[in-house]
Amino acid sequence: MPSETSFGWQDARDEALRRIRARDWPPGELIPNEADLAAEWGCARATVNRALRDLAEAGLLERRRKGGTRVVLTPLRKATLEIPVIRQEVVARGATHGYALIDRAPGPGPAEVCRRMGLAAGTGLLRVRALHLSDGAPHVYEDRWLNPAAVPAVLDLDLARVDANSWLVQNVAFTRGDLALGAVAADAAIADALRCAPGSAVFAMERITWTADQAITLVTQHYAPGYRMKTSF
Amino acid sequence: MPSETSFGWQDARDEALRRIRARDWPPGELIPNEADLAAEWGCARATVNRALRDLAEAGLLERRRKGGTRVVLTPLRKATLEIPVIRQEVVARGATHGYALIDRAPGPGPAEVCRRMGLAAGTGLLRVRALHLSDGAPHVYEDRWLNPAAVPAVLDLDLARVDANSWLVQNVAFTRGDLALGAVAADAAIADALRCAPGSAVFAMERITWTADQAITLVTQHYAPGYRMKTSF
DNA sequence: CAGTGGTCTAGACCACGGT
DNA sequence: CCGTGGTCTAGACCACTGT
Repeated sequence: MPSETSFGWQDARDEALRRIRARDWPPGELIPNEADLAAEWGCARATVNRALRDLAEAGLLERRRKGGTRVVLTPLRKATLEIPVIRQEVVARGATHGYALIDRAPGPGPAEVCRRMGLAAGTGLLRVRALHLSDGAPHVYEDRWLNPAAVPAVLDLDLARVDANSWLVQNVAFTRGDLALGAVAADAAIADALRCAPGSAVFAMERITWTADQAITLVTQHYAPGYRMKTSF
Repeated sequence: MPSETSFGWQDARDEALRRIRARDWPPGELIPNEADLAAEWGCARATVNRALRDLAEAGLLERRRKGGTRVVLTPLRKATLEIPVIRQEVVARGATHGYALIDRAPGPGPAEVCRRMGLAAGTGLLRVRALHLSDGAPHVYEDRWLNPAAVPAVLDLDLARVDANSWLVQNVAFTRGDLALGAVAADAAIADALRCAPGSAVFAMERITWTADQAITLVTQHYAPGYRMKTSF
């Protein structure tokens, strides 16, 4: 007789996925409600809920109270990018990580930087430029603006010995961030730091991190030519 | 008297988050088990479970059976990238989307392409190069390899009228993909298509999409200079 | 072995939002 | 109004794994 283990939420998710892919539940169409599926699959409604919620988070279903659940027309794919802490990323690859402070300069921030950070123009900031090395070779050139109003301790930090990236991650609790990825041509400073030709195509990642209301830092990290950021979806 | 509504899973998550940020639960330390927290917060264990599972998925907690739950040392931040369907992305910005087929050529795939797609060297593929326009201006130059063995219908597709991107999304059920982001210097073909200077720094996104076992397509999309891909975390 | 998280259940109440 | 998903509960069994 059926000594099957129970129909778990992953089974429910897989079966729903199968029906979506098989066009058994066509794009844009309503699917049966949770109670009916629970009855059909011989499990509790909570189990169906967990499964369908998972698919909804993955972007395959749209769920609305009273409106029911329907298959999304064009499944928008989402990929999860892990934002690397450079040092960890390098070490994880089995390479040795090096760090060199290039420049540290307190002073008023440029208007554009202050605006992006939600600060009054001319607010006093700390600019830090540094280079990360991987097995001795230039890996990432980092141009950072720090907001001392949000993190006073950075003014006393020995940035020649500790990289801001690692220190912030372990000592400042930020709540959210904005991220932008792009490509830029290496200017003199970048080319000099990364030891590449001026004008080289460089992958750049810009981040602004915030506490509840204050910007902590705006940083742009320029990766040595050829770098590729990889993930799956 | 306490007419408070019940202590829901989001309340539990917020309180746990507060304790983590306040170093009330220090990095690396074990936190109380679910049963204890449920008792303390006056809710069911399932509610605590939902809250802590959420924080674990966010990368703030590590949970192991019997091992308990501990605060992650260096909260690895994750950002979710939405992989754009170019046409939709353009239209969503309120711009008009244009599409032009540049080249369509069946033939054996280069060794490197076949290798990346997990195919035997020299497998017959279909190469399609196309340009997406935003309000008439070059936006994305797309260089694509399609595997007819996985999607025979592409051979009969009128790629001059339909862009492969949109068609695939709506007609092929893929299961997973690999993604790589980087910067490249525009070669002649790219510069010509995007109407930029050769050597310009161009943001490139490469994707390989798979069904259960077969590669469907390998595509590299080159964005016009200045493009930034944005998200939050 | 024993403690912890992972999951399922049956039932209940509620919030939202089409009709 | 009333159907649907969102969530909570109390209890139970199980899977994994540290000790």
